[in-house]
Amino acid sequence: MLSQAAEDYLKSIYKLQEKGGKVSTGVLAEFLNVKPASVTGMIKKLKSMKLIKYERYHGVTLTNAGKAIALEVIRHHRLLELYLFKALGMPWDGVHDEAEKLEHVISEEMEARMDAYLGYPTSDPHGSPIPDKNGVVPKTKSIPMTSLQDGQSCVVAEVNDSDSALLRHLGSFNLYPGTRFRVIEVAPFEGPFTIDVAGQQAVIGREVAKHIFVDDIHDT
Amino acid sequence: MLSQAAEDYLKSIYKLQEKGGKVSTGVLAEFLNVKPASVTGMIKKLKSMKLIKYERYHGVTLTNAGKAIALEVIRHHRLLELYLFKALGMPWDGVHDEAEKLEHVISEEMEARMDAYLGYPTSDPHGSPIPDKNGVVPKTKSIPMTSLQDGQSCVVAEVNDSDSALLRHLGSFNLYPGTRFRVIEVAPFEGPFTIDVAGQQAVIGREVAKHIFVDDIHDT
DNA sequence: TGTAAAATTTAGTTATGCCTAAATATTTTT
DNA sequence: AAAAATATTTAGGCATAACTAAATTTTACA
Repeated sequence: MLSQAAEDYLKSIYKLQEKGGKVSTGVLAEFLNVKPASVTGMIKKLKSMKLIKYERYHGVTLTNAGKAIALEVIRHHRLLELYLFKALGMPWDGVHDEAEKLEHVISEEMEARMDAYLGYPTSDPHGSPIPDKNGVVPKTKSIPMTSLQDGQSCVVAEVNDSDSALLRHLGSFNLYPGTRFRVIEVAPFEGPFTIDVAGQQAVIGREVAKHIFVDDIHDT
Repeated sequence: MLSQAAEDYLKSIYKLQEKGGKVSTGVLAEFLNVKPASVTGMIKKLKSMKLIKYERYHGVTLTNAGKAIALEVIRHHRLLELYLFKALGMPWDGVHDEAEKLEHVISEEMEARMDAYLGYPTSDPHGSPIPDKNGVVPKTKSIPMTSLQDGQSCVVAEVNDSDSALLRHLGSFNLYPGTRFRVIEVAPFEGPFTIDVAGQQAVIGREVAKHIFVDDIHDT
């Protein structure tokens, strides 16, 4: 069995690989909150297990075996988030931390039972896609909120799940996946977004908007 | 935060303390499937944390602080067993292993939510008492099945949860906590028990009977 | 193109928690 | 009460996974 630390590395490599090409030692170290020297050590171990491809000074890539494990861990995480949210009524800003610990521990049996209970869902409470049991990730086509223009209307597709304070902030505006809103104004010089959510105005700063992804965009 | 290993030691010391006085290095080692020398090391650590009292060659005792942690872990375990059984429909012979891993990982929030979902239960699927959130253990007054006589009727109160093959065996006779049965005959010379469970006869060997505890005994 | 800056790796350390083998203390037996 | 058997501890090792400090490699720019 793989250690929790190793699983976290694979998961992180997968995520970093998704949203931008090369996964360097330094980027991984920052993402995982460890020192670069520690990353070098784990990288060697994962390479010896043929879970990643790696050349000194040139970053890492997952092998198929490594990707399969990464997706399995991500599947656990997102199923757990949704399960804790729906079955136990945990708040959407609390499920991430709990899932982060449980994801390494649950059996395939428990995974399957949660999946069935939830009706084989395809996204978690933050809108992130849940890989199926064969590691197939549902396709999504959302774009960052930061690329919206004045007058555009859209639906929240996905928000970053790891910052609970941010999630509570969004919750205070009722901005959940599935919520439609309209951009009233984008302030110039990288300014904030003024939006209308169900008749209520809200001001969303750039830094917050970066963590929100939207789809189903219409000009009004 | 305490390590999982340390939590397991405290839990084991509590259990061994319950069912018989002195908890020696060797007994603990056997129970935990580690070597006595390893136990000595952990014992020193737990003593330095004031979770146990200890004198070389004279066994260990939990301090109040240590007992509180042991009961917390046991509470997690038994709540989880019942939750997995009731909410996810896991078989009663499968919940122990899953709970064994999850017990060290769940938050107090999750504990509280499972407790509420289950209606503040006092025993798990194997009949073991669930300590309440203040560490108070519901009193039980069951006796070993091995002390029953011919013709006595009783109700299954508790069975050992850690051997899944044994649990499946008992399940095949419908012997669950709450099930009433009557002793038809106790074979002499430490022989097996022939019992009647809801009109069906079953033969239960001594070794199995040792793991079954009963109450509400009537002579018939 | 050479040098400075940045990134990465190597080397050596620490802590946890297990192990075996050997030494020592305690208990039991004769 | 001494010898034998048993239990426990000490000493030394191993694997994991982090760390710091120093050395090395790559990249960037003047």
